[in-house]
Amino acid sequence: MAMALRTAVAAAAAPRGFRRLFSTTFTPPFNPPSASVAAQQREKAEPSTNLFVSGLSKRTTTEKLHEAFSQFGEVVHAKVVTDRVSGYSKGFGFVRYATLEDAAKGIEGMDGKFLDGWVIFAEYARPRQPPTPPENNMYTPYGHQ
DNA sequence: CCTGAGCGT
Repeated sequence: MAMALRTAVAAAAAPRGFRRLFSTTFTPPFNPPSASVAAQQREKAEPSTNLFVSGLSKRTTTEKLHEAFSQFGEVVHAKVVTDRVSGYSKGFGFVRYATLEDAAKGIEGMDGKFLDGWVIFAEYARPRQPPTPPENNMYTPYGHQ
């Protein structure tokens, strides 16, 4: 029995609806200004003395952060965020300058620079949640009467 | 020890 092995034609049944998929007039991915409040989280925060520093090396400590940013202004407070359980740095931190001017100089001076072998990014930190909301309850922290 | 976007115990 001679089996004529004919070349199997790769009959790829190509759908005929793909040629107009990209021809359809679609709306450009532009976010309307009437976006929800979720948009402000992605945008850069307004000038503040508080700086958010990311891209830090896991070995960079609070001292090193304070030391590095002190070159461009009066650093009032600096801290590298570390994990509570592991104790290691999360790779980012916060730096607070005395004035907005120093904060601006700190960003211009440290943003995109190297620190411990890593390119760091300095920007204005977002307004954090209100610090320790006082108990508005009937119970006074100074001892109930 | 650290693999890598991010907004703080």
